[in-house]
Amino acid sequence: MKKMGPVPADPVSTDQVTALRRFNRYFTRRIGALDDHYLGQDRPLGEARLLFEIGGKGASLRDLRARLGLDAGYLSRMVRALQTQGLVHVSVHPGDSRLRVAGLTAAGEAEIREQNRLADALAEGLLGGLDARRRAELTTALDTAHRLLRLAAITVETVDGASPDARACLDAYAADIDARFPEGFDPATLVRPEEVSGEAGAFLVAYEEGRPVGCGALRRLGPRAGEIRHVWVDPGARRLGLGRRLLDGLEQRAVERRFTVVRLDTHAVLTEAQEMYRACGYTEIPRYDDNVYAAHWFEKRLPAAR
Amino acid sequence: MKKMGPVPADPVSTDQVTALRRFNRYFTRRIGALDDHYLGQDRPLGEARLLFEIGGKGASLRDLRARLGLDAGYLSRMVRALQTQGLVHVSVHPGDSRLRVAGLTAAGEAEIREQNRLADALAEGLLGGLDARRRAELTTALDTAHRLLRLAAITVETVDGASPDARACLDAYAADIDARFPEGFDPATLVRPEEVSGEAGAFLVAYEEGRPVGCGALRRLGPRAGEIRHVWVDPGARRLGLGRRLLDGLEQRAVERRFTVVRLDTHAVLTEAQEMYRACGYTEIPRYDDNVYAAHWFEKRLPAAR
DNA sequence: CTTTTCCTTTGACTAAAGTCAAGGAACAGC
DNA sequence: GCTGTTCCTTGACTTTAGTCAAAGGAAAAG
Repeated sequence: MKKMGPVPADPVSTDQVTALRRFNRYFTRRIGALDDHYLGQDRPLGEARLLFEIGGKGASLRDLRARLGLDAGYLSRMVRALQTQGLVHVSVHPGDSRLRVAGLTAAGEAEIREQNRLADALAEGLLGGLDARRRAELTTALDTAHRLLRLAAITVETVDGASPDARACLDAYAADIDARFPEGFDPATLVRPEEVSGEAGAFLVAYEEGRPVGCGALRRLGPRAGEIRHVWVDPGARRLGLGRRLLDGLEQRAVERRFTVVRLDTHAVLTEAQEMYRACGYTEIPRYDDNVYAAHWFEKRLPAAR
Repeated sequence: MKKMGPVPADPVSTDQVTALRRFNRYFTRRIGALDDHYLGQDRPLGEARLLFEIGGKGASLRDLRARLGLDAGYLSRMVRALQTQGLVHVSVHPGDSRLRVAGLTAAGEAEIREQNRLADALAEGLLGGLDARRRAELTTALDTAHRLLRLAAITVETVDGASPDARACLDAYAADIDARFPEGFDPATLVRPEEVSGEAGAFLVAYEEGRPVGCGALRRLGPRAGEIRHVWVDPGARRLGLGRRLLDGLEQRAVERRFTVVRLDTHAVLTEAQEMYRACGYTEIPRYDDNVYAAHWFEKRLPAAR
């Protein structure tokens, strides 16, 4: 086999940087500004944002502080202001009486509805300037941009298999497939943390704005063989190409461990996953394990470590 | 000929509104915020924006006030602040000594350069999260969105042919084609205002954010025939589909005047224009006028007024 | 049953952003 | 040359946004 050349350089072209900045400038000035100014109405922006963030479901002050990045004192006062305006009500958290939960009153909900109506009208007016074909084109372009910007912001990191983020992902994964497998899923068959740490394997978590939204595990099957397991992507982060990123990351970790091959299995119902594996260079092989949930087995030969 | 049905309704779907709002929310939060916060550095945002707006070419305080929408007093003080920091210099306008013109000092320019460097680095970091293929896809999507958002914001209005905006467009048009025609162009052959007003004809100007960026004239050729002339789009607003919008608008005005046909001519070098006319349903006809600049003549039959 | 940590409130600030009105200099139209 | 308008500056505010530290009640850790 021919030795591969160095990985081709992948520099960001200045044209692309310019395009992003140009768009950014235009968009924030024309659209963002509109939104904020018109929507704020006669309410200070901070309050409007807070009201919006509390939203229909309500939220604890602690969450609001984290989400909006506000100072505790500042938030406390703003909530009080909204409260005296009759827009929110505040109560003690049932489980932990240190926390306070804010929720919208009827008046607060009416205000949110009105804000939404205004924003919709604004967006509609903007879109109304285009004919149906162009409008569809714009919508597609915005969706594509949204998807790719999100993907660009997601980072994949190696974490300890016992870390809370890893466990959270595995729990979500287990719940997810328990719902999808006709026979359910027994969480006891998940990898153990020691299987995916150090030289034995690896555990990857994908983070979007600090929140774990995907994971994947690599464990040793033999001296030169690894197994990829539990590749999972949060429903809210699907169709971004994240599964592929996780798979790539796991293969890279496998190469680092001098594995020459990685295998994996999938359940019969996970057809999209099977398609992804095929598209990523995996070929179907005979059963190699006794996983009761598996119906298809794949493997991929890996290049040697550089 | 079969009578045409009513123009199909062209409502904006809620999905499209949602997509725009979703993108807007995501983008302003993730990208816009980044930009502003990081770029402001240790300088208040107002000052940073002002510095940027003054830019390389400098600007009068009056312009700055209009562009940034600031109070006169507020601006005056901010400029003074930048001046004492050695970032801008202020001088009296040569033509009108009521006006003051602000320009960047060397230090001011250095700061702008640094801001640009930071913004570029930020954009580059963001794009770096994607592979080359996806990056190209994102760039295309952003360009498309930018183009369509601009187009959506452009309004086409009927104005008096003698108005300053109309004259400005015609002057720009004349200068434009004077440069493109090998034999030059004599502005005396432009339409006269009385030819394009009232029942005789119409003059349309396209506005982008208040600035005229395109025009088109319709004048009467005979009892049932009109002529379209001077369809022009500012170089900065080309490739948006604006020419077509102007043409549509002029045809609509022609229908309102019960013209059954519109004609137009074009110069040999204006090949894109010829293509547009063909694409819009115009067919080439023999010479119908004695315009010395014309090499191709077109016409289009119009539907009856509703 | 302490000690520590967490969550919120309150008081006391500051900086930024913006508003309003008075007034002076310069210009434009008559 | 007079009058009204435009452009800028200045003084005197207000609101918004945010910071910091002290303190108290509640939960978690030891």
